[in-house]
Amino acid sequence: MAPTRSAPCIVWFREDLRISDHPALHAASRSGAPIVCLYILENPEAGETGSRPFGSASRWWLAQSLRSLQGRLSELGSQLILRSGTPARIVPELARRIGAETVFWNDIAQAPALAMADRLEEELRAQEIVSRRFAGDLLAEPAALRTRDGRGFRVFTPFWRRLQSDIRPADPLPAPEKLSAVSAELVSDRLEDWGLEPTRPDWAAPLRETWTPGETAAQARLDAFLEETVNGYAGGRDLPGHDHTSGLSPHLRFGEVSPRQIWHAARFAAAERPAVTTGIDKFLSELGWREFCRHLLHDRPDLADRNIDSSFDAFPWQRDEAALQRWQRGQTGYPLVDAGMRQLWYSGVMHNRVRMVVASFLVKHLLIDWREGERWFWDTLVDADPGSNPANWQWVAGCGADAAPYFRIFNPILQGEKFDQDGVYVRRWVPELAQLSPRFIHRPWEAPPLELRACGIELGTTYPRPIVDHAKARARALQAYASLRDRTG
DNA sequence: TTTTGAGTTGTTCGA
DNA sequence: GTCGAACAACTCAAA
Repeated sequence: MAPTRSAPCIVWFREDLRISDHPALHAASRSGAPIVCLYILENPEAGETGSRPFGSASRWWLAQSLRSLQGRLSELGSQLILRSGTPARIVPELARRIGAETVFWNDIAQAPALAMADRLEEELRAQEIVSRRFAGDLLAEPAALRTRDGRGFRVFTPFWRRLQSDIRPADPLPAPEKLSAVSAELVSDRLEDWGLEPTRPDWAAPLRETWTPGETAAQARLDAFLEETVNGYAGGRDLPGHDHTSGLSPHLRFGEVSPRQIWHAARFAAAERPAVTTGIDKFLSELGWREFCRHLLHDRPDLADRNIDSSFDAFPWQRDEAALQRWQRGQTGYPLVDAGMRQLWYSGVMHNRVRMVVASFLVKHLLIDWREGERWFWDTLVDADPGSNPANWQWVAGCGADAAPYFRIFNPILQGEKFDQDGVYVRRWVPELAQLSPRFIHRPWEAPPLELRACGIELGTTYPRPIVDHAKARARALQAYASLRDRTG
């Protein structure tokens, strides 16, 4: 089709803050029309939103990512217009003002986001503006991956096997080389005015130290992972004290890299270096889990609120603000748990293995409702994902899809000794215990008084005694879960 | 339709 | 110290 330079178009950016493998941007740029790039911050107070409002850590990331996208777009000769409010109002209004004939965007495969997009499309149609919608936040559309009886999968393994055998994710699209901008001067909000970043106190300093948001950094991280880190992935990914994970999750969360870019890059790496296949497969199955959780969310928009297994509606959760707060602040007296919670608070992320341990601890040792933990993670994780976060919390609690058996109660001491043998991880995040010998690093309350004193530790003062006794808490949890079974027959 | 085999990540206890 | 069994039954997915 010959490029027509007549009417401009709009590309609405959402959770796809990149320019490569961006189907909407790609199509818009091929149309030859001048492009206005738009990002809309939804305002939860303004009523219904298409997606769950970002937590604090995610808001920080979003600001950096938008800044990075602004840079990328201006290199291409374009710019990013920022607006806040309701997309179904803002997009048509802007389209009218600039005389746009087409609006492009990538859909988000979640019920509220799709509903929001449908409404927008309707509004646009009333103005005789064309909507062009694309898929791209998943490897496979939920509708394309159903069981024989047309339901969504509830068990991971068959889901993943099917996806791998039946679905061939499309090849990633190249980034446009140049974008023709609209000549009109357009009003944009100022990113700083959105208040996405903390000021007083500025708790984001450690985040800045830890992370570089944006598409360029995401690509670099993916490349570095596939070239180097993946070698030790299969064995090392479970060791929180060592750097054997990809660190891609927040980049993926904001669409700075797409799942199919990851998929194809990983496949390519495995083909080139067969020795690394095991690590790649393991890594890809993590991408599979993200996919699985998103599909689950697509089918159950209330995933973060309602037990998938409704018999858990009767679970005897305890309300204990003080205990919840000690868990949040990393003051439970269990070193691995505290290390994880402090890593989260400090860096906006937590090693995957430790996430399971702290989640199990909150739900089973403290008997606190998984939703409390889910909300805390949502607020503090830079990679908080609307699918993975609630789905995994439900999985740990035992009320989720393909859930862990009720008797699987992580022992935070054994988990520490098994996966953080020398205590590297604990020492890094719980510095007041740093001097303890490996023998007691995961059970400081058993250390001889002499050693404690030599290490400058006074239990109950410089570091808390255990908030609960493991054996007692375990017995209590088993009892609570048994009560649930008795009740439901 | 009924049957069959399997299901991310663990812990404890007793031989 | 090591090892296998028990910890429940249920639902899912496919043949």
